[in-house]
Amino acid sequence: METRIDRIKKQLHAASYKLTPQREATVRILLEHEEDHLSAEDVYLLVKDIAPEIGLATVYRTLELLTELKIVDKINFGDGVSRYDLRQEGAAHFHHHLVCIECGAVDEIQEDLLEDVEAVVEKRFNFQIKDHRLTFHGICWRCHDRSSQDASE
Amino acid sequence: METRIDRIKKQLHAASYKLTPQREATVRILLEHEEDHLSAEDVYLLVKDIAPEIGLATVYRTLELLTELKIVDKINFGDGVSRYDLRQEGAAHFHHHLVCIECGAVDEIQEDLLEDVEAVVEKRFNFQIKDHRLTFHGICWRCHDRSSQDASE
DNA sequence: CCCTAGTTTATAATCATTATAAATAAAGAA
DNA sequence: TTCTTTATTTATAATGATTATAAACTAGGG
Repeated sequence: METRIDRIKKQLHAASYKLTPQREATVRILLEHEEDHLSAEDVYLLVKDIAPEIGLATVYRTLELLTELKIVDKINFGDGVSRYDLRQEGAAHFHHHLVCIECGAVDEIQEDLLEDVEAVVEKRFNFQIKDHRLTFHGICWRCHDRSSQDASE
Repeated sequence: METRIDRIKKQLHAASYKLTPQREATVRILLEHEEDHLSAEDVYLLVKDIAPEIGLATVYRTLELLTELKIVDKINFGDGVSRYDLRQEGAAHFHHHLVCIECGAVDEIQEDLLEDVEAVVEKRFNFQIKDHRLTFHGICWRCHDRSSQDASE
C-alpha cells in the first residue's frame, strides 16, 4: 500500500502537484475502500476519522484532481451523487459495473469484454474511442439465490 | 406522430395515469427533439412555447413518470444534469451513446452490439441483466475530419 | 350537482457541488 | 534565517438541480 501511495505521489509531482497531508489522507481512504463506490460525502466522513480538520471542499477538490490525473474515475449510477472509483494500476480502460436493482449492490467487472464492440464502433462510426462507461442493471447472484430459495420453501 | 402519442396515451392509461394537456405537451416536445438529449430545464423551456402556463415541477414529474413507464430513459453524461431520451418503440434495450470530448456532440447507436458481452456476463457472473448503459467517450468523426483538415493546411 | 382522487401551480426547501476570501504552509531567493 | 511568492486549505456563502408542500384546479362517477 505504501508503494501504491508512493506511485500516486510521483504522479502528482509529475503534474506539479504536492501530496499534502489532506490529499494523502483522502487517497488512503480510497485505497482502504477500493471495493466500494464512495460518494464525496462518504469519503469526507471517512477521511474525518484520520484527519478531522479536513474540509468538505478539499475532499471535492482532491477527488477532482485525482480524476483529472486518471487515478480515480468519477461515475454516476443515477442516484443524485457522483461516486469515485480507484482505477486499477496500469488498467488501459475503466472497468464495468453490475448494479443490482433489488439490493443496490455494485459489483465490478475487471475484464475488458468490449474489445470487439469497440473495434466495430471505431470503424463503423469513425469514432476514436478514448474511454467508456458500461453498467448493467439487473438481479445480482445474491438476490437471485435468495429468491429461488424463497420459492422452494 | 399522432399514432405515437396515442400509443403513449394507452401506456399511461394501462398504468392508470391520464394524458393531461401538460403531459401531452411534454411528450410532444420529446418527440420533436428525438435526436437531442434534453435536460429537464431544456424541456421546460421548449414546452413553455406550446403550453406557457406549465410549471417546472410538472415537467420534472412528467419526465419521472415517463421514466418509470420506460417510455423515456434518464441518462447522465457527467455534466451536472440528467437528460431524457425517448426509447425507440419496441426496443428491447436502451441504445448507446458516443460523446465527443472535443465538441460535446452526442450521437446515438441504435444497434445492440452487446448481445455477446451480455451472454458472457450473465453466465460468468450469474447476473440477470435487465438493462444497460453504454457510453463511449472520444473524438467524433466531425472533429476528426476537422483536425486532419487543419493539419493539411 | 357534489364528492373524490388525481393533477398542477407556485413556491419553498433540500441536497450536491462550486466559488470566494482569508488564513496557512511550503519552497525558494536573498 | 528572513522575506516573498505560490499553492493549498478552511470556512462559509452561493449556485444550480431537483424534490416537497400546500393550495387551487379538473374530470369522472354517483
